[in-house]
Amino acid sequence: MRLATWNVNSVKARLPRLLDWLADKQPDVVCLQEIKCAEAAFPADEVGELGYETAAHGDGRWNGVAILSKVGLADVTRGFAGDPGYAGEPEDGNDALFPTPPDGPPPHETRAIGATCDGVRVWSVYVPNGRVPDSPHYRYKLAWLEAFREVVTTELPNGPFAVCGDFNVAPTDADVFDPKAFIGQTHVTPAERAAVTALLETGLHDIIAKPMKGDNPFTYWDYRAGMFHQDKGMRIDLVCVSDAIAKGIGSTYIDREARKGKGPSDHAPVVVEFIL
DNA sequence: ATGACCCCTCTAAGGGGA
Repeated sequence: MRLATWNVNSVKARLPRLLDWLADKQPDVVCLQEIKCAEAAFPADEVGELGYETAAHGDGRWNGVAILSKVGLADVTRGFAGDPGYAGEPEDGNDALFPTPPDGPPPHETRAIGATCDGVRVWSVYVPNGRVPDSPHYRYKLAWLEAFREVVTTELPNGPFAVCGDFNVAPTDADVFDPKAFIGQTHVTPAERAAVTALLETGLHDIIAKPMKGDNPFTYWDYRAGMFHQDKGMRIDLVCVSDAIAKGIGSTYIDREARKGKGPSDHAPVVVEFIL
């Protein structure tokens, strides 16, 4: 199976590039993040012409995830039980960790979708950004990661399993261009890294794909200030797989070519191949 | 050259990304 993950930063804005990339790279299963459209607005017909079935989970404006597959798409799960949701900030008049709106439970953002593709259970996730350490958004990020761990522990015994996506965490200092540049910021704090480690310790392997140029396995480069051509990036898009898949991993790459040129996403696709 | 933010929409004196 050729499995890919890509934060496209709007599937509508990226559609021409996405279609060209799918036709060129021919992945079997693709996890997308930040589709930024409602499920009904996803260009399923366009990717369908290339042989892909689509399962999408989106709310229209922010976030949004999808799975595309050429090898079957069964048992689709949108969201997950235990998702803490995010409902507001202290400035809104409530300083509780996850303030509950007066008219109901916190809304669940569209950040996770699961499906079974040719016997492999696959999740596409877009972990909350966190914005600023110790903010409500940051606490939501940590709670979200902890809650998602339950999905993994529940489903991992059932067979080959992969969780792919934008984790918004750089697991180690080797995953950022300059650790000093990130002091005091999210994505690198001990608590965020511990949350990802805890997720992996359920029995997953973080597959670090091969960079196409240089030694840095970065998957994201800020649009601003020429960060990409200076290779000032981060590795925050992860492919985490169960033992059975890890044993069968073959070629892997981070497609930095897809970050070049006119109108790219700020993230590059990550591609791994494996046999079971 | 990969070349110096870009996505969304309540089209901004905006929100969010990481």
